[in-house]
Amino acid sequence: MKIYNTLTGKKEEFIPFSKNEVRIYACGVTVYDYCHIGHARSAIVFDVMRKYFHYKGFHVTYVRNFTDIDDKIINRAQKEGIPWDAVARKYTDEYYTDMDRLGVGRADVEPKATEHIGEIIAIVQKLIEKGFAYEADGSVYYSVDAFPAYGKLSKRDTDEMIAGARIEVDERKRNPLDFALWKKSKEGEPFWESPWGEGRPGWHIECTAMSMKHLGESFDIHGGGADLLFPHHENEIAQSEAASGKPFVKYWVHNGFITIDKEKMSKSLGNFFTIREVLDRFDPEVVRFFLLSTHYRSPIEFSDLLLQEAEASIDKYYTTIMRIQDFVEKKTDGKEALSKAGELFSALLSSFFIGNFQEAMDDDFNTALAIGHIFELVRELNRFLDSKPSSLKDRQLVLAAQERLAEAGEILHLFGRTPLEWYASLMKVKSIGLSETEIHQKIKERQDARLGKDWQLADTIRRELEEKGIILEDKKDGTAWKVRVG
RNA sequence: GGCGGCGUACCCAAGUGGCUAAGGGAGAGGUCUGCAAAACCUUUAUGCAGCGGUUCGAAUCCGCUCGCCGCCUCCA
Repeated sequence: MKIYNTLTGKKEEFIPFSKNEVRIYACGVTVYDYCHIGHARSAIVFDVMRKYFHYKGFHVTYVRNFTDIDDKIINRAQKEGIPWDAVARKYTDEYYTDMDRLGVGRADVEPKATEHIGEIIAIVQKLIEKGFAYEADGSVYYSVDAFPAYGKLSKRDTDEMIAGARIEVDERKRNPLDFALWKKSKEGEPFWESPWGEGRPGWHIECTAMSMKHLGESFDIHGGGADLLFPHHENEIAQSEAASGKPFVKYWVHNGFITIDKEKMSKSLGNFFTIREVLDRFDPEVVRFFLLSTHYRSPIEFSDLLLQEAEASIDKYYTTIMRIQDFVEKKTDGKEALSKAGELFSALLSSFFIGNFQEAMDDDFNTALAIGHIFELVRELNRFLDSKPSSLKDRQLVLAAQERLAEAGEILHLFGRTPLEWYASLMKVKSIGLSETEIHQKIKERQDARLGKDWQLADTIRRELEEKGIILEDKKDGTAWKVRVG
């Protein structure tokens, strides 16, 4: 497998610290508000990575944290007039609600900053002892000058950064780039006792403390959004390697942003959509598919049009699954041999999964290409079904193809439902003003008209349904319905 | 200003040295159908922002130019 490593700027062969085992830490969220679609991207990308490692036979330990104490949480609490920890609890719950809907699995360990205060204090002390940190007026700062490699991840030169001005002036810092490991608490703020008085942890130190505790001093993969690269991950390296004297992380992995009108989606610009807002209008699988249909490092432009295209793609998939179901219900002609078309398709199928899907995923988790291969197989499968296969072997072949598709879908956590479930969900999302019973009633009426060759009435009924978002498909042995997409 | 990235058809998007430049959406024509829908077939980039260069050979490497974006402050 190859993974792009931000640290080296290259795609590298993945070689874990210990064989067949991969330890991953992904930066989660600060729980002070609802998650937006950018959080969803990050969560889904790492969810797929961990699933794929698992599929490849690795023993995976996946850690994803919650930052549950921070300035933004305190501010939010003041604004809402509730305790800070109630804010953290509330938005942690909401995080799970959103992520569950998107099919993002739980991490193996989901540590919280406030549950690791003891570990954090111990590391800060160690950093002071080793001369990498200093106390000033009840706070503790990391001394960037003490760590010569500072800037190696974000490829920055400390002198240039200082010249770059936009750094807040703080008299207590020895170097403007120094950052807080421990912050003295102000009146009325939450605090924990420490050797330096009452205070709370700085932002970066929690990830050092929690990753070390749950994954060890050195581990394989550390990930997060590209905006965490600096200063967060740079600071984590400085803290962790200074404290342990060992390399911190082997592969740094960063996902790209979601943009709106080409601009990064962000809270401060106000150009963001929360996950729940999007899920009011689109099925969760559509969102997941959309986010995986571009490579994880590239930016994704977010728009309704693109979401609709994703919806159409998924619909194409489930339409094919319906065809398979229809086909399997039919009796075979009892013949053993594979048809001519079956032989061709069989050859394609045997090379599909190993040859294509895995190859795509092995290459830096190229889900976009992997999905492309899925649709190649879908087309070939449809073509085979068009050839009217009928033997026992043909039928087995179709079922084998369906299994392959399901296996690929499982890794991406897509295509896991039945067509009926898909359409039921679409009916909700699109607020179709008809029940299934009503639809069946209309189909029955139309069927009667068709038997009497009353094409006008039949077409009127079909048009009525279509206006309400239901499309009909006449087949030899009945009429199927589906929800119009796009 | 420093660092990094991007620019592939009407739209989205893979491909980063060598077969006919994946896949999805949209459009056009066709097969099928009572008509549709779905599916399939054909079709829409002799060319991958532009200009030079390296090479037997480049969308893919190098240089320059243009355009867009990100990070350098909290941020997935």
